[in-house]
Amino acid sequence: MKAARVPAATITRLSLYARALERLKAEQVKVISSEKLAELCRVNPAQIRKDLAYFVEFGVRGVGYFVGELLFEIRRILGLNRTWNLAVVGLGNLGTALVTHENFLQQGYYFVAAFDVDPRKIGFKLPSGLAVSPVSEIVPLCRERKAEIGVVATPAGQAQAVVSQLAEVPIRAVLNFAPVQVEAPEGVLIENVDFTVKLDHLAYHLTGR
Amino acid sequence: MKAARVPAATITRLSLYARALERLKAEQVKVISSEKLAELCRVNPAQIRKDLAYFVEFGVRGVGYFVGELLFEIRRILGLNRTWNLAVVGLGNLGTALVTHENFLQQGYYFVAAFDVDPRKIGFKLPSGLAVSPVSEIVPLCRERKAEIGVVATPAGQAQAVVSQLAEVPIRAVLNFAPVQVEAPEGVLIENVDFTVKLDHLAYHLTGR
DNA sequence: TGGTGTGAACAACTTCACAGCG
DNA sequence: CGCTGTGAAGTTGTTCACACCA
Repeated sequence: MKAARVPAATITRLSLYARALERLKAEQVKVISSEKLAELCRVNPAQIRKDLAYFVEFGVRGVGYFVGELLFEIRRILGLNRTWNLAVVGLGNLGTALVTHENFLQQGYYFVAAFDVDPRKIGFKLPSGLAVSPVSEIVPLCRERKAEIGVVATPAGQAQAVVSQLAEVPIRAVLNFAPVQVEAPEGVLIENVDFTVKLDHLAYHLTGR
Repeated sequence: MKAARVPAATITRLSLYARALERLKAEQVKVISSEKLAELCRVNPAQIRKDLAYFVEFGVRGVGYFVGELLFEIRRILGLNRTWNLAVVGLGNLGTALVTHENFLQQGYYFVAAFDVDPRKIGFKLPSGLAVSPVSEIVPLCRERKAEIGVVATPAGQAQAVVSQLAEVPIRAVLNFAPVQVEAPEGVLIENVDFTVKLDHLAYHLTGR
């Protein structure tokens, strides 16, 4: 195959495959079949082959995929063969935890700016050494530091305004932790991380009859 | 309609509807049409009517839905007309932020137990007054305090073992923040909150041509 | 032989379009 | 008349099944 429109779900799974392949690589596994990888990622083997077929075509029939090669290729597809600059807005418990969260760094995501409305937090040095700036500085500072992805960890009421600010930078990708459906400005992709919704789902599961 | 199997996506949206309705109720709005609600939640109006039709049937033709009544009903469906006891495992930056996160409380989710492997953290009093216990205490303490939902915020390597422990309690619902696809023990529903995956999606978006 | 690549069948979910009711 | 409730159509994504190749 090749090209065609790629389902969002495929991209999500690609990310899971990459993660599994990293583990396999660390374990010195050289080759893996779609069946084995499917088991690790808890998906259907045909699904993996379909997903990969959108982009690559170097599985070896009768053998499988070369772990290193496949990992490299998936990371290239996702754009993980470089680093990305993040700007976080909102340094409450969650925002602060995110900046400090080492997984981001490991994966090549760097926080280059941090913003809050609370005057008492301005100037505060985060563990990484990054200082908190006022939200009024979002546009100039994000431009100066070349922030590419926004991370919104404000209360729900402020999220929309913050996203609009970020869009002005312009920042074209936002990870939103605020519990609202924010309107995405033209050309901006918003991914919501909404654990209240997930908790509700669990409550429903426990309640459901 | 009534009954039939309800799509998972419907439950997710129900949660969004509830959130929007809460805002509307606070604003004294009494009645809302599927079209208006759809706008707030950024979904299709027919979708809302379909979703609701799985459960209720009291929209008023030519008028819409009564906000208070609909909110009450959705909350009942999701199981939010009561409180839920949570147990968190892993009190790194993220786990600690979650326990302290006020949104949970507002929505009726209470942390009743907290666990970590790090001996230096055991006995530490969280801001809520909750003390950290060793993971070896998961089963007895969760039973004693009637924990119903597990929140896993450990490193990836420990998540599977923790989920198995929780399943033994038995806890039948888990919110997993660890970046792994954990195998769900029989009867346990796992919801993953995976922001690395979402970030990768954003990176892909920014890269894609 | 064994596992990929893929058309075709299938399943799930979404949107349309309109009858019917308040 | 306007908006709900819903069958039917449409769309999207998943799984099967097997030809094909190392």
